[in-house]
Amino acid sequence: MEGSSQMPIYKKIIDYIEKCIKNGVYIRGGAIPSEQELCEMFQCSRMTVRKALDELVSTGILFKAQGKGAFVSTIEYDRLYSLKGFTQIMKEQGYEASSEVLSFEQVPASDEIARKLRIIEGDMVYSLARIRKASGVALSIEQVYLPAIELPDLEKYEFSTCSLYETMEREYGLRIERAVQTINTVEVTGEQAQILFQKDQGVALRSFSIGYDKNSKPIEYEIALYNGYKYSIDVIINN
Amino acid sequence: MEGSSQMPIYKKIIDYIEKCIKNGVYIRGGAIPSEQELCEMFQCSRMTVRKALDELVSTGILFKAQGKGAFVSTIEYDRLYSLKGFTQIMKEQGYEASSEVLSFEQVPASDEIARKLRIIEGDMVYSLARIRKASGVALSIEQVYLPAIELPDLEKYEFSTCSLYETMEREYGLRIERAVQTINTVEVTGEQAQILFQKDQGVALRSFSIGYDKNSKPIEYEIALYNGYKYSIDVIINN
DNA sequence: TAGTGGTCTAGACCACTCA
DNA sequence: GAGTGGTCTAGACCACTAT
Repeated sequence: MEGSSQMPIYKKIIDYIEKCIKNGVYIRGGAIPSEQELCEMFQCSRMTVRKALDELVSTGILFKAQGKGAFVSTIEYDRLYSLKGFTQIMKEQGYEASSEVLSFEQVPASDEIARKLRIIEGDMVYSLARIRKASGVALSIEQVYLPAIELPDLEKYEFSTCSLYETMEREYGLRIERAVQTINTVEVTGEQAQILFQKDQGVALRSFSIGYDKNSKPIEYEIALYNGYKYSIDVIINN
Repeated sequence: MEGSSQMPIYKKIIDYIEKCIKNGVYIRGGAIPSEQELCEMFQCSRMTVRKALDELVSTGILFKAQGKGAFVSTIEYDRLYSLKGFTQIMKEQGYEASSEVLSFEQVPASDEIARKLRIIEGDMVYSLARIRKASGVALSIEQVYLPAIELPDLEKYEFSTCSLYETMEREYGLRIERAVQTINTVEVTGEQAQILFQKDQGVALRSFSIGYDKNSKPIEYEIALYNGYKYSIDVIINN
């Protein structure tokens, strides 16, 4: 699996420390081995150990105190990864995630979509609309736009059962590294209100989100409406 | 000001690059100088340059492509800093931020507050309730709890005019490095509905947020109600 | 082939914390 | 004073991208 020997040493150290935290070998608020000890454990130089620790500090998993050592952050570990997607979040909370696909088609990008995805108006985008459910209860209506050129033949996948994020990563090597999200409220009526609230109207939580890959290229523009009484948006903010 | 010569070289490099981006010397999507060139510019070793670039990459300001170079992220620069506080956000958008203090007192921590701030139930906390306004229009009601032991004599400040975040940083050296936030919707009635919506009832955007300092210690617990028609919560999510 | 970033070494000196 | 992390050097070899 992971531990292949061509993996850089610093990544092995990161993996090792994360595993120790998950296993409870290193406990929340407790110290991890000193840099010197990690050098000996992994038979490497101090700079290599420090590269690993720097990365764990920047993701919020560890914090350091000069003269004292490095410690496991006391923020709940699971929350440190925010970009999980609906499917994974629901799975972790013990619900069965499912989706009902309302539409899935290629359309030319409108002016708004083209601006968000930084493509030319009229370029083709995949438009995927889904109802997201947890254990059968509708929690959100999600409209996603994806640049067709980045995801050729996407129509062969069936997103009522597949996770969109998993498919993008596995089949296209596209991973959302960073997203910019705006959240507010909006009155909904008609079909949307029926789906979310089983009423003629209601107030939904609305999220606009642009997802970027590692080269800071936009690869996803999403507009989602949530039943904000049944669902919360969790985010972690770094300075 | 900043450029004092005891500042570490890598921080000078970070400052320099950020300034060049702000000034438009390095443009969005464009390359910055190569590592070798930066070594010569700052008369330092490559590892020092790389430490600076690593930090800029991890905050999303730069991205790299092996064999090609390092480039300025195309995400809007201003959005890369999320933890700004109400005062600063409003200032940037050209509104005049003001606050009306509803109450400001020391109280013993309830069970819930104690758990969030990781203190003992009954320990004293400052409780600050404010109405946040932009150009005179009420946008939110904010209730903040702060551990009294970390902020002695906080009552001498006047938070209808002072920024809480600025005061915490300037007077106590406390800076929120990371926050965990949960957002949903809630029905509000009575006084709260009057303040936010000038009606007897409405649906507000509700945010629970815990702010942590660099040692991952909770230093702020905030419950805020927003008029989600007039105000949006902006966040940036990293993976 | 030349230039770029990716990984790594084996030291050095400093500042801080704790006993 | 012993142990910790913070900063830094002057090299090395590799993988990738361009031309």
